[in-house]
Parts: sequence; structure tokens; C-alpha cells
Amino acid sequence: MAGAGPAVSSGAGRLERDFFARPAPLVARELLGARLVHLDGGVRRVVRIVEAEGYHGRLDRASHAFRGPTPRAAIMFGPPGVAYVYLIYGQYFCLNVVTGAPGEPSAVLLRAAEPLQGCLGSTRGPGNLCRALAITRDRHNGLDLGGATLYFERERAGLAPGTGLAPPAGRIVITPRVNVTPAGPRAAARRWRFVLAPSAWVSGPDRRRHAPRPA
DNA sequence: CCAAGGATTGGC
DNA sequence: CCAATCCTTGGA
Repeated sequence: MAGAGPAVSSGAGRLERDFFARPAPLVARELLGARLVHLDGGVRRVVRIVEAEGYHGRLDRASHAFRGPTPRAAIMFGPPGVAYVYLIYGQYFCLNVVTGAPGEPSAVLLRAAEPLQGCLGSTRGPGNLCRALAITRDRHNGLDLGGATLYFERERAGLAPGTGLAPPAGRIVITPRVNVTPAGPRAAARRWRFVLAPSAWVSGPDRRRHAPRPA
């Protein structure tokens, strides 16, 4: 019967709100291999996610939600499946997906992806990824990712038993998050970064480690 | 109001 | 290693 899959809803394998209403590290891991589609006016921009990080809850010192629902972070306290876009270092945008139950602030930072269609420059690194997809705060912050403009989808073939998710091609590597060292030892020790390797598009100081072997 | 610093990036 | 560049936050 159609529409019986647990985490993935009907249609062309699009990820719906229930997929995101779970802990951030779990969502981050399962987003690996999924396609992110931005219908940018008449232009279709598509990538395949290869790196994502979870920022999990009120006690995660590295999370923007750590200091409570400040004006910027308030969106993380809202419903899941919504885009959280912020400006970093005055010049780059970063795209997150709000996860977890409402009131349980968490999000997944999309750090790197493989370019598939319509990308503007490099998709390696969160700032570059947003630029390549033409994601901006004024246009996309707070946008429902279940809508027609910006959404995730994955292949329906080869669904993993019990999950409704297609197993991504490649190996999932789990590491500490990038640049959370200043947030304190506890946050730095969390292994909430997920990489789909091998990939030439992984960011971070260990990206060579996850790059494809030279032929 | 002011000062400090940032979930980054690219250049030296 | 370090500056760019401006928004966010917290404290006076």
C-alpha cells in the first residue's frame, strides 16, 4: 500500500516533517546521501548531502540554542522541518534544518554536498554550499522544507528495512564537529558530525582523509 | 551604547 | 597564521 513508509512520506521520496522530528544526530546521519533541491525561480539547483552536523538541545554548548530562545536562535525552538539560515563572520550563510520536537531546540548544519545541477561554485563547506545553492537568510530563513521551493528527497529504490530510507552509497564516518573547540571540552567531544565517504566534497581539516583514493 | 567574538573562507 | 566583515549577544 502506498504511503506506508515510516520516515519517508509519499510522492517522489521527499522527506517530510516527521523525518525531522527526531534527535539531530540521527537526522544528520540519515540525511547523508539525500538530495537537496532548491527551485530558485526557474532554475533548479540540486546537491547530494555528504556532510552534516547535529546541534542537539539546550545543553549543547556549541549550539546557538544554548543561551535560550534569543532572537536569532528562536527558530530552533519551533517546529521541525524548517530552515534555519544565519550569517557567519559577516560574510557567509549557513543552512540548517530544525529538528526534534517543538520546544526541544536542535538543528542539523549542512556542511558539504556533491553538486548535481545548477550549482554556483564550490559546494564544499557550509558557507560555500549556501552560495552554490543561492540560499540566503532573507529568502530562506524560516522556510518550511516541506514546501515547493526547498526540500529534500531520496531514492525510493532499495529502502532499508524498517527505516523507509535508502541506504546511501559509501561509508558513514562519524567524527567530532568542526570548530566547536572554543565551545568547551564537552561539546567538542560530542561525535555528531557525519560524513559520507569517500567524497571529494567533504569539508573540514580532515577532508583529505575522506577524499577518494587516487586511481 | 559598546565591545567581543563567531557552527567560515581563502590568501599569505 | 590571519584578516575580512557584520550580526548577535551580553554587559555597562
